Amino acid sequence: MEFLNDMALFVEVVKAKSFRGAADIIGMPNSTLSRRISALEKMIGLRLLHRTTRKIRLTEAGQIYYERCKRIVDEAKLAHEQLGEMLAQPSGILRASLPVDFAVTYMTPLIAEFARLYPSIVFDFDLTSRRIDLMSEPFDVAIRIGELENSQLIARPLAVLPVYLYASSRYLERSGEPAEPADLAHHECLGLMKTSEWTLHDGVHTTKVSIGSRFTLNSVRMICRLAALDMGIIMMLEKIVADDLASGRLRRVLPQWHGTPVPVYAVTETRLLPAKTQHFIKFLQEHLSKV
Amino acid sequence: MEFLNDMALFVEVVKAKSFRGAADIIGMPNSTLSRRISALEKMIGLRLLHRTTRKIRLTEAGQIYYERCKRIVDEAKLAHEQLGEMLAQPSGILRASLPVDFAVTYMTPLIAEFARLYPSIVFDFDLTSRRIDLMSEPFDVAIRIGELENSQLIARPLAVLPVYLYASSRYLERSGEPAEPADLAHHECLGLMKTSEWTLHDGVHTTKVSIGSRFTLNSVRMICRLAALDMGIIMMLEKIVADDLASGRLRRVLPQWHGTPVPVYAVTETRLLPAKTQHFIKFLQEHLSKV
DNA sequence: TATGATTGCTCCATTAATGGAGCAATGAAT
DNA sequence: ATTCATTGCTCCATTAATGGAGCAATCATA
Repeated sequence: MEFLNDMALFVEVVKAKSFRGAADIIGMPNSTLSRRISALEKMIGLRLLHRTTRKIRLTEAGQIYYERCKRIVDEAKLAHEQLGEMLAQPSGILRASLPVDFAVTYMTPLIAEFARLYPSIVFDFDLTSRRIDLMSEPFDVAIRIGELENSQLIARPLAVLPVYLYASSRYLERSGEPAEPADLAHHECLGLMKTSEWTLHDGVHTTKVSIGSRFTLNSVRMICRLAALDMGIIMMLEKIVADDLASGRLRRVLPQWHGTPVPVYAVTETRLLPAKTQHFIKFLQEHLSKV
Repeated sequence: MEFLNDMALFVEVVKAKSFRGAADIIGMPNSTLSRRISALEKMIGLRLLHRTTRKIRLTEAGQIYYERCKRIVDEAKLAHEQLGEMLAQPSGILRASLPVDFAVTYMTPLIAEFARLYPSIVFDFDLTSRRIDLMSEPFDVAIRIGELENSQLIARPLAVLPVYLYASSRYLERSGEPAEPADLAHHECLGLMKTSEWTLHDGVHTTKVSIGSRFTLNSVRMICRLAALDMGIIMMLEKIVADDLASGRLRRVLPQWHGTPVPVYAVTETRLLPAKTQHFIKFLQEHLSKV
């Protein structure tokens, strides 16, 4: 059951009506070709080609075999062309895992635009706050915010987005407006999960502040709501708090300082990606960096 | 264009839903299988299987590819089964080159019987006195009388037939009856082509006699006719002269002596023979030795 | 929760396939 | 008739594929 390749070689030889000719076409030394065809004949137990030193002619068996082989090889080529189209023509279902709040705010308009560009792609998004296991779950791609843990996964950077500090006016009135990063140590700093310190930059200096909070939670949206309800200071991506900022529910704290810009990655389980995934990632790379 | 085999492996893996399982079925170490599938994916540029350490699942591309591959591999198997039938089920055209006089006398009844046994075989016989070049002419088999020259051809012995000396009574009356082999030197000895000596045996002794003749010719039939017309002594296969013997046109000379038995061979260009040829040679082997 | 069996993958000594050069045989052209 | 280019095949040093053992990860079972 290891003769399929030799069938393809046989087809080439018959087409070229010559071993050397076929070898040149395939790009293979004629010695190999000759041996491979002989091996094929030996395995079948029948002579396929009648060879003179100058000519080759199909035997009766060879004639029959050639007809079959040609069909098979052509079909194989077709199958691969079809796969090639999957690489070239984006289509199919794109399954992606997205960080819920980031996706809602930053990605929704991009996804809408992408969907308009590629009408053949159907989408299956899983918006979640957990980092799903790409190895075991059938996602084509996952978007990850922040630095990545080590893994076998392939990560492609999409953008690096700035983060700033925000709080409600009422909170600041009540707890006092921080004048420098160190002041944050005495504030309620609402971080995601169990964040223990924030790193701040002012363009020249970098400083780290230990932070504490009564809340441990994994919802960006809820952190923002808490901040809007005067519960503390948050470090957040710009667009997430755009509405709260516009309505005055939140305003920037330490405006000359900003947090370490957050990298956004597209993570896949393999580099061998269908066109839909490739285009999706490329699109995000091109557009996310501009927002 | 060297991926056909891997397609077959891929089909097995999908069928077995496991690399190790498929490897066992194929009889191949799983390491090889794993590498081959990976190579296939790399060459296509798409992941076909979604692997966990415990399970594999087809990707979208893999699903499509599998459908195609399965058809292709099945067709290939079918093509080989069909060839296998050519090996098992004798049919098709049997092209044979036969020595004309030997064929007429010895082979005709056998051929008739063989044709009855295998109704699917059609025959194309070339009766000739020359030894055709099997390498360049499209014969499945050639029957050769006498020792063979060295060549790349494959020879299978069919029979070893006795030859005796014959002449017409009139010739013997005129030229005298030889009493011992040496007497032949003074007789007209009609050999095929330019035969220069005859070897004779009496069961105990072997002796060689130089012979001469005014005739050089390549027709066994004509030599017999010449002998019947009192032109000399011939050394001939029994059956060829059976009629002449029965009608009294010829009778044995030196009846206690006989020539070196003549081997009969079936010669083919290759050992990879279709069933029709294999059966034909086997049939001749079994029946020619009995005549 | 802990254990054991099983999965697919990786490492590296062994084995098999490869491919360049040379060969005799052939056929076209002189 | 003779030359010369070309054919398919064979030889053997080089290269690539193979396959057994071990690995971490995983799932079923207790």
